[in-house]
Amino acid sequence: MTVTNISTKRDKLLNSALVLFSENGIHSSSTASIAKHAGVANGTLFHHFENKQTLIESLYVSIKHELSQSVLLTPEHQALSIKQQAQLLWNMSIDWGVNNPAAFIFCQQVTAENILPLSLRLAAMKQELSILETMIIAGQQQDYIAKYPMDLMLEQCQSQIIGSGLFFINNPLISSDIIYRQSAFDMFWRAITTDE
Amino acid sequence: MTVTNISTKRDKLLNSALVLFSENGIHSSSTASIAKHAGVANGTLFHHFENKQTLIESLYVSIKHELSQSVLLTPEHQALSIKQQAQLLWNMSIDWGVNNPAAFIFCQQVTAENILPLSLRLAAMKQELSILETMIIAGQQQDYIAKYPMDLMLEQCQSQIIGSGLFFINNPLISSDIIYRQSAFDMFWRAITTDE
DNA sequence: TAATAGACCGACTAATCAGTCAGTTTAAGG
DNA sequence: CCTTAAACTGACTGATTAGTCGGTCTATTA
Repeated sequence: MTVTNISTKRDKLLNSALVLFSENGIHSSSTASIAKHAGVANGTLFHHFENKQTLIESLYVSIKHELSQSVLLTPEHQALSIKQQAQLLWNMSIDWGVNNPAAFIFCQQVTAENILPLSLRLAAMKQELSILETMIIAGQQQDYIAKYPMDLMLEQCQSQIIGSGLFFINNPLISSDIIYRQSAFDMFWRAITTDE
Repeated sequence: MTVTNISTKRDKLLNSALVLFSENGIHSSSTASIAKHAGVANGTLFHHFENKQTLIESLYVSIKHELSQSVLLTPEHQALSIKQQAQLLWNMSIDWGVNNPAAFIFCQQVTAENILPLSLRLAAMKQELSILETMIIAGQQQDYIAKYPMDLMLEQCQSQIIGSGLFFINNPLISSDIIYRQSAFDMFWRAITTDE
């Protein structure tokens, strides 16, 4: 799905790994089954990736990279209010989850199964949350956003996004329902704002 | 840790499974390593549990049972306000997570890795959320609690509890900090209540 | 065209796993 | 003390796994 790369066998392997991982779990998906699903010989997998662990890490990095390009505020958004920015970010995040359910689920698995070096996960998380953090700080300065401990707020924001993302993924018929969409954001927004 | 059972080899196996699962992941923990950790012969595991899957399911059921006995409102709590009831439930949930981090993490893994028959997970979830649901309905009738779609609200509540639980588990020094504790509940409460 | 390097192949292996089973120990009732 | 059933043991097995390797194919460059 990346734009710059033509579909090489390496890409096919990454894609097949994502499909099988998200469907059957990471440990239950053998390298052989991934290669077969990609229509590629067994050894080719280990030509492109040193081992299974490296494959998993590469997949994780590429997903987080893709995510960071889909969920971001451009300079022209600076003019918007904090709330509008927040809603924009929220919708982009949910949309990404709905459009990339396998990637979303894979990231969940990686976290729960504790397969990646903590440093890798933390780095990805930090980058992901940095937009949110600057937004929260800005909102706090304007007395828009409540002044709870920052680390707790970031954690809460993230779990709300993940929770809503999984909800819409598991209820695809609802995923474009405006009432549900707006309700989810409202709950998120109320959680972190003051009564103003 | 159960009160009623004396520590049989079966209990030791369940306990060892929980420890190893939460530390190394479910699929990465071999039945042999579980038996060894429990100080028991390999075959004994399969005397008490038909297979690994059954062991996982038994562990899950016993944890959910224990949880349901730790997090519940007694009749004497009926006199309290909705908010007080909510705070009580919230604190009991977080406390349980902080006191049973391995169990908390195991439940996360089970969900992410999709190892249990959906029916089992749904039944446990339904039971867990039923207290919450009646509380929300009661609060909505008193115009305390916002009238978002119920399924979405339950999902949000759950992910907030899980998020906070994991946060306090991962930051044990903070887990008894009153400011953090109160902030976490406030965010949860603000998310689902009206401006009154 | 010849040479070269990297992509690719798939049969193979060593290790690990869940699960078996024939036999031993333990505990309780007669 | 004898009988019996259940708890327990640990060496074993067949299946599966990640990873290897000798060799083939292909595309580019000289």
